[in-house]
Parts: sequence; structure tokens; C-alpha cells
Amino acid sequence: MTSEQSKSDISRARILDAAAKTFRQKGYAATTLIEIARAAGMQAGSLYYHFGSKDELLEEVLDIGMRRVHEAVEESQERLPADSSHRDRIRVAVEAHLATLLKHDDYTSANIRIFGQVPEEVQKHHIRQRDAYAELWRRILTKAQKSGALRRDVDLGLVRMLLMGALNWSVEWYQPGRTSIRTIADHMCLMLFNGIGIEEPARSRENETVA
Amino acid sequence: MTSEQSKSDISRARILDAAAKTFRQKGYAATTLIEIARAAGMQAGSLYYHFGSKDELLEEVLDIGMRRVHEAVEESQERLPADSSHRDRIRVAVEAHLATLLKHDDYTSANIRIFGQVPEEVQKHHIRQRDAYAELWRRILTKAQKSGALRRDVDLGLVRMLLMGALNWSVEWYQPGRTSIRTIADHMCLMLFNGIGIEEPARSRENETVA
DNA sequence: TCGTAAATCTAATGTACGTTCGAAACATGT
DNA sequence: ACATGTTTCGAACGTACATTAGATTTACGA
Repeated sequence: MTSEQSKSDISRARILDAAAKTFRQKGYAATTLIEIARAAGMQAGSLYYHFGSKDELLEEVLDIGMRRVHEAVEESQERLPADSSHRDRIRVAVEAHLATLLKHDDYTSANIRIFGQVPEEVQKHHIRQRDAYAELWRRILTKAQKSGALRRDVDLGLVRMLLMGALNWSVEWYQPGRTSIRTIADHMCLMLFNGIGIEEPARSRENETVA
Repeated sequence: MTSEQSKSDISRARILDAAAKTFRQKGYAATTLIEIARAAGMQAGSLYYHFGSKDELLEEVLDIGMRRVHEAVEESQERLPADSSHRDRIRVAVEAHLATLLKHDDYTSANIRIFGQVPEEVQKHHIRQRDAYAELWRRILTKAQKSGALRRDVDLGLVRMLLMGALNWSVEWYQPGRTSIRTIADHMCLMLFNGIGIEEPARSRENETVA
């Protein structure tokens, strides 16, 4: 062990990177260990020196992915001046979530894309972690609403789902270089806070309030 | 052939239903023909009387799913009075999309969920169809913007992606009986048109416009 | 240079799956 | 009742895969 990183650690990281990338691209079931091994520069059998099974590898990828986005959003809040507006708090959270998802992080995007199609057993092990992340967003939105920055007549749970959906779906269409992450975040926040509608000239009553 | 439906047609439909349901739940690669056959009340080998391969079955499920949502949204526009406001046009489109996705339609939700993880070959055969559906939305939104119902300083392509994301993601969390489809559509439209922000009392300049 | 532990390779094993095909069961018109 | 076409069965085949285990190579301290 010469440097800080043992050879084992390096191989582990290469395997995880390869796994995250392939899982993200092809999904869980369609990804073979042969593929992962090749991308990591070794033979399939060698993977078992580092991981007990394909599922174990999967679980670690999922775990890293969720941890990264959770930490990113959490840190975005801590970095903010204590007296920041709630709009700003939400804005940086949106940006942190998007940045993690789209900026070279196959782990988080793999988690987002394949979680629904992973063995039930594996899902169970990660529900707690997902709930924790949802709770983080719930807190951010609730505080904003309580302090008057968000309308009171909306179902915040629903808003959170729609918001997460808009953000998460970006893994399906985002292409680096086309639109900046900043621009996506700006549009998202504009929609969330102000909407993009313009009062239409005439016409009578419209139903803008929600039950 | 006694009635309008031959026995073959009935079996075909049962197989497709079973396939759509299973594909949607487990994804493409993780779904076995044995599973589909059992759900359709027959043996795996019998499927080949009706379909040439697993991929062919998959393609038909994808095709039906996309066609249904396309037709639903298209009809929602045609059913509308000719002088309807653009907000109403968008509102019924949102509702039609959501209703197709969430109301017992495993075909459309299967398409949405698994398209990204399907063999490239199969994807290619359906890109045209997907583009056509995107074009339908593009038209609806562009007309609204041109006639002054939507802000001009937004990237409509981006808005469409965020909107579709928010809607499509519902297949990941929606549970019948919890929240009505109508309520989801209302919240979505409120966000889209008005936003849910409230002007915060004091504080200086905020950046609401988009590059 | 040698010895030991770490890391990887290679070949083999078992299994699950997509697919094929001839036989059996079923339906229908005569 | 028979004959013919339709639909399903059931067993078999080949393949691709996750996993295992022993042999081999590599790294490194003594």
C-alpha cells in the first residue's frame, strides 16, 4: 500500500463507476457483469473479489447516488446566508438537485432511472434513504409556505411531486451543451413562483384557485 | 368464428394486457415470457402463435401506449369549443395526458417507464411516433404563446420538457384514491400559469426574468 | 531475492430464459 | 360424425448469464 489509495480501492471505484454508468444506460436486468467488468478493465469473475454479488454492487450504486444528491441539496442550504429569502433557498436547492443529476453523476441518475425496476428486496433497503431525502424537500417547502412565500391553498405534497418530476425527468432528455443547468433551474423556478401565464384580455371567470 | 371477435383476437388482447402490465411493473429485461403467459392463462410457447418474438410483443405494447395518449390529447382539443381560451386548451390537454397515464392504462405508462431501457433497435422504430406526440404539444404551446397567453421570454421547448416531466413522473408515485387526477391537473396548471409564489414583503431586486 | 498476501484470471457449473416444433386439443362448417 | 383449420400444449434446444473455486499473476516488505 504505497499511497493513500490501495489498489483495491482504485479497482472498487472503477467498478462502481462502470456499474453506475451501465445501470443508468441499460437498466438493471439488462446490464451484465461481463459488461461492467470490461468497462472496468477486468474479467467478470474478478468483480467478486470486491463485491459479493450483482445485487450488492447495485445497492452500493443506489446508495452513493442518493447520498450525493442529498448532501448536495443540504449543503446548498447551509452555504446560504442565514437571512436569505425562501425563494432563494428553493432556487439553490433546485439548482443543486439538477447539477448533481446532470453533471457527470451516473450514480444519482442511475438511482432515479432504475429504482422502480429493481428487485423488491433491494428497494426495501433504500426506502428509508429516499424518505429522508423527500423529508429534506418537505422541510424546505413547508418553511417557505409557513412564512408566507408560498400560497397556502395548495397541497405541498403534490407540488413537491410535480417539482421532483419536472427535475428528475431531465435525465431522459438533457444533453450537455444544449441548455445550461442554470437555465433549466431558472425556468423551473419561474414556473414554480410566477408561472408563465399572462392574463388573457377579456373573457369571464376562470378557475385559478385550487379546492 | 362465431362473434365479431375470433378466439385469436381475444387471446391476443389478453397477452397484450398481461405484457403491458408486467413490462410496466418490472421493466423489459426483467419480464419473462413465462410470466406474461401465466398472466394470460397459457404456456410460454403458445405466445409464439400470436407474436413472432418478445421484441415484437414489446413493440406492439409501446405502439398502443403512445397511440392512446396521442389520441386522447388530440381528441381533448377537438372536443373543445372553437373559441376556448388557450389556458383551457392547455388545461384539458394536461388532464387528458394524465388520465390516460393513470387510469388503468398500463400501455401508456409502460411506454413512459421503460422506453429508455429498451433495445436500441426497438427505440428507433418508435422515435417518429414520439416526435409526433411532442409536436402535438409543441403546437398547443406555441399557439398559446403567439396569441399572448404565455410569456414570450421563455424557452417553450424547455417548458414543455419540464411540464412533461412533471406529468410523466406521476407514474412513479400516483396511487388511485389518494389524489384525484383532476386535482393533480389543477395544481399543474396553477403552477404553469400563475406559479405558487407570493411576493415577499421587503427585500431588494430579484431576478425573475429569464435570459 | 524470496515469501506472502493481495488481486486477477480462467475455466467450469448450474440455471433461467427465449425460442422451436411436433403432437394434442379445440372449434367449426358439411 | 367427419374433416379441416385454429389454437394451445409440452418437451426439448441452445444460449447467455451469475456465480464459484482453484490456478496464476502482481505488489511489496524482509
